[in-house]
Amino acid sequence: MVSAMFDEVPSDVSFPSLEKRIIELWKERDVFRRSVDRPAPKGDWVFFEGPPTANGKPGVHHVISRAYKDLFPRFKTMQGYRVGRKGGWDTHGLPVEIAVEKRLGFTNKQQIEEYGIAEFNALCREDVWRNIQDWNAMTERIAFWIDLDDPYVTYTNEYIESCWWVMKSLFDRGLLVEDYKTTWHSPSSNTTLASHEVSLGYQEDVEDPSIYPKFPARLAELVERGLVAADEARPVFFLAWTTTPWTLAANVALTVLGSAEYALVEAPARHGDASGERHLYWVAADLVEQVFGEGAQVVRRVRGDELVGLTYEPLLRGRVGEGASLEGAYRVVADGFVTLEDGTGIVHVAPAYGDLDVGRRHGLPTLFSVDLTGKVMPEVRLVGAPEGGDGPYTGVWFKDADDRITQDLDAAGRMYRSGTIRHAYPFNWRDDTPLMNVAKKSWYIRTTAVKDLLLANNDAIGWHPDHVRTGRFGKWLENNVDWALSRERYWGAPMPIWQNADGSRKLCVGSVAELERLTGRDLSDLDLHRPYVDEVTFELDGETFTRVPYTVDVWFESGAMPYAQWHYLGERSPEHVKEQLQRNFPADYICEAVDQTRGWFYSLHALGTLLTDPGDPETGREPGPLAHLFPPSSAFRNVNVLGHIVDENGEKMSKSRGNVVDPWTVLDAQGADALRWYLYSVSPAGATKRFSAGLVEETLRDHFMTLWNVYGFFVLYANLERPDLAAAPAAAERPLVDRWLVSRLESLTQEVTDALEGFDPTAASRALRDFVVDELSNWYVRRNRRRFWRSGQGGGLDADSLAAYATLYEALVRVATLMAPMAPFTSEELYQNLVAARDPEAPDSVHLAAWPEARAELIDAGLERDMRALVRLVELGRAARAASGVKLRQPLPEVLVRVRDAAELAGVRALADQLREELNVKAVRFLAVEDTFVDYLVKPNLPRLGKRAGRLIPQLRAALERVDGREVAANVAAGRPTVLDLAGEAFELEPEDVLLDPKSPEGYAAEEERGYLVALDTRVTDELRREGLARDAVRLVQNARKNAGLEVSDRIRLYVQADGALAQALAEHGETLAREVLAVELLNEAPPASAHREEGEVDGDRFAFGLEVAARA
RNA sequence: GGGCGAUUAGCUCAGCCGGUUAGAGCGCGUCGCUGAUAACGACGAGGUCAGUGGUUCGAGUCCACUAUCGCCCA
Repeated sequence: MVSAMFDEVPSDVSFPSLEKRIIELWKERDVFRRSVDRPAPKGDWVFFEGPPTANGKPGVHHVISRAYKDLFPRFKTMQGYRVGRKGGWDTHGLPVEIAVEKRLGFTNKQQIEEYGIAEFNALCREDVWRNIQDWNAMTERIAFWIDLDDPYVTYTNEYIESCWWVMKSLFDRGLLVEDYKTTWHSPSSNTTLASHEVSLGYQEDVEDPSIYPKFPARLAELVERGLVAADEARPVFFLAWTTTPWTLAANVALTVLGSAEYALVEAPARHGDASGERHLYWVAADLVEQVFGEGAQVVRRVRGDELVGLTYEPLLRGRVGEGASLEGAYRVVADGFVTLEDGTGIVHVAPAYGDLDVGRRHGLPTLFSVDLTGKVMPEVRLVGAPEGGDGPYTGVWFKDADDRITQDLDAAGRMYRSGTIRHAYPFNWRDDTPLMNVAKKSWYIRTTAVKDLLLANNDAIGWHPDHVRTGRFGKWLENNVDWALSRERYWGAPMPIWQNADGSRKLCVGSVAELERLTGRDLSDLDLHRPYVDEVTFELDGETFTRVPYTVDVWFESGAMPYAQWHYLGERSPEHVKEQLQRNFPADYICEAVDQTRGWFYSLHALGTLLTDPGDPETGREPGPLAHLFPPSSAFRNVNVLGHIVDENGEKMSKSRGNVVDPWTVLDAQGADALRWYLYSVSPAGATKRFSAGLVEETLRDHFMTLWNVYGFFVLYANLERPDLAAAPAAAERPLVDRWLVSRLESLTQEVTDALEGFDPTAASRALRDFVVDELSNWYVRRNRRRFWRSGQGGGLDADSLAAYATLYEALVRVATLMAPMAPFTSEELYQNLVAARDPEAPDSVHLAAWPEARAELIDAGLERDMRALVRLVELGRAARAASGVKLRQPLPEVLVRVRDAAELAGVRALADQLREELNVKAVRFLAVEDTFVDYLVKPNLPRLGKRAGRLIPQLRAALERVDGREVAANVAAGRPTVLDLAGEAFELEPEDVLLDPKSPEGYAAEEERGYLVALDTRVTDELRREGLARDAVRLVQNARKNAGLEVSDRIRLYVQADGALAQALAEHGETLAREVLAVELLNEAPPASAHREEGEVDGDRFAFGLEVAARA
């Protein structure tokens, strides 16, 4: 026996073990490296790896981004691009520090400093690799091809040095500056908290003071402006509202809403005290009742604008900031941030504690009342209290000061009312102490200076989904504020800024070499982290320069990866580094989850924009250091923004909930391809995904097993028949049904290519699935399986069979190739067996194969449309068949078919054999449109008529219900208009204006839908009945073959004994029976004892038979 | 509190420029078919298209508001 054409395909495949075999194959053949190193006719296609941190365990949410990150580089590689895939690891940052702090039991920064920054950072350096083995194993197992042998690592000196270069380039252009910044500060640990730490610590229903302090206005000013009468004797106050009495000593202004109406109100000196003295108050008119209750008397109303510039007496003294004065303090300003929802419409402003921007906008000085450890400063005391010595609140915890200040103001007659309020307020998530909103010195990147450029570059990015461009990301850019860069932390890239003792001179260092020049020291062994870098000082002009104590925002580090991954240091970089950057900027593709919008997406975008900034002569802004190399650009051209993965109940996966899905449970059971495919196809990239292992299993069975079975079917019969595929007719010469599949294959190729070009794996994978399951397996193979089984006649296969083999072979190879970027394992398995093992010229991996181009000349849209119509008719026919109660094995004389138009009629007529066989009928009769055999329901073609008929539609519908369907059908067939009477007016209907739904004719088993009709003639003649009986016999013998354990190719000797009509049927159809069951001999006698024997009944007649193997192939 | 996105069958999802009877797969029930298939086919049960209001001859689709969920920002 000659060797088989293909390796046998086991039906009980285990995908996980198949995948492990393929991983070994790739390793042996070094496929990944070769796919990157081979010549790339289309040039570079650039992918950036967004670096993960390896200190946590990888979860299924990491699998999805890596599945996407793997897909497009593979796709583009097949298309002929070179796609370098440098890996990367994010190693710095607060999550790492927190993990180490937890391990050491630390709750504040002092403990770290006491422990030693060097020792602490050493632990951080180790901690970031804690789960690196898991990451590497997962990465390999899901076939994420990325170079992990030479990744960029953000903690290396080289990487940090490149970050320095970026910062210096910004500093030199005046875009890296120091300024105050409002931060959430934890006084208990004397630290600024990161925003996500703040959100961790928000508590609902916190009870805080709610007080209404009275700021005395100056009567003379009011009189001068005509706001109160000249003879007014009652004192006038601005009534403010606050929940933080401790900030009152830092008050420098009161703010009104210029456009709102304010009222001067006469009310008691103290809320609820009707008997006492009455005072005058300014408050927003809308809030009068809310503040004073019933009975307040409005004396006059003015616009907020009219109060601007008035001054008042402060209530408490605070500390004046360094080098500042009180000039410009204690006046009324107008600002848009004021709301009239609560309070008094007059907002007390303390720039040092949350109102920094307001203070800036109005040129207000800054006062302080509480230090960074939460203690009240000694300067704080009531206005008018005795001077000298420390104030009465000195050293008091700021929250404890609230009550005392409130009481003292009350006693001083400066309080209208006081109470408490419940609201949300942030606390330190570690020790539950309250946070303070404090202005601190901080370094900023002045991104607002290039805001227009940020927006313009954003417009050029291909966002997927698209709405992120104008939505989440676009809105973020429109509201852009300067990027606060500095952090008071330890494990991060240090800011390379050195300053003299009083901070009047600052220097930004752009490289180690530069620092060596400044210090005159050899720093080649210096670890650029704290604390070592902090110890580097130098003298300049007789002054000592020391480094500022900050590290940088880790987003800056990851945003700098396009440059830092190559250790780029500007023009003085070595040539090969410059070339790397030149070839690898900007990225053609990146992919991360949606939470990166303000994270990595922004930092990449902002730095790319700043560095390629062409400059602005008008403002004197100099060009960025890369402007001479690249046009203005973001650092990336296309991005998939992924939705988050939630658990089966729609809840966020988190360690604390214990609902994190371990990817290995799925990888070990269903395999990586099924998991990847599920992630691509379950919902569009941007949608939130509910993860369900059950659905991965469904993906496996539905798509992969079906494909596997088609593949197995092909290999099984090809090995038996050994078709000479090269001798098959050209595609255009094959039978219609083959040309249909070829056409579909080419359309599919176009569809998948378009979807992937549009970064839409969901559409691509769904199109492939539908093709494989619906068209290839459940239509083409099922309809054509007999064409694969022709032997027994000796000699080679006829052209028809060869055409079928070639068509199915091409389909399998094409599907495997198209699936390769998405299901790299299964496609490789098919490719190895179907192509690589047979053809020594072919690439030895599907991932080295060329991406197929759709051959447009083989696409026959008309044929595809006709086949769709035919399938629709088959479905209707099957329904009619089931409704008729006549089983499918029983042939019926005729089916009547009515389609929608002449073109469809011609097309479907050519495919009528398929219909005849599927429905097991002897003849197909097509009804013409004008055929009077059926009556029609007439419906309006609304997309056409809607515009013309408008509000006449309801009448039109009613008229059409009454009309004679046959008559309209006759008009339509003749191309004549039909005239309707609509409330006395004639309305003319063109043939295209109506839709004809055929009604079921009497006496037929019929199904009709949207213009299609299939009606079965169910009269069974004796002759047909005998044919049906013979088919029953065939089925029983086939079952017996299976029961006897025969091979599909075994020839048998068949002994049959039957009674009645069955006997006659077997006599008539003996040849058919023998052919169908591969009987070389059919004997009407009792089987020998050695034969496999069975006995049954067919429609009441006895059927006994036996079979034995006559020949085995 | 603000922004962005989502909400269609028990589950996962389609549904175009507004148009005729809102679909698919899985699951469930009944029946059928089967020498490629771990399948396949037909039928059935299952829908207030989140809710309210509006525009329109006509709204799952467009507009406004509300609710719930997710993410981001406060």
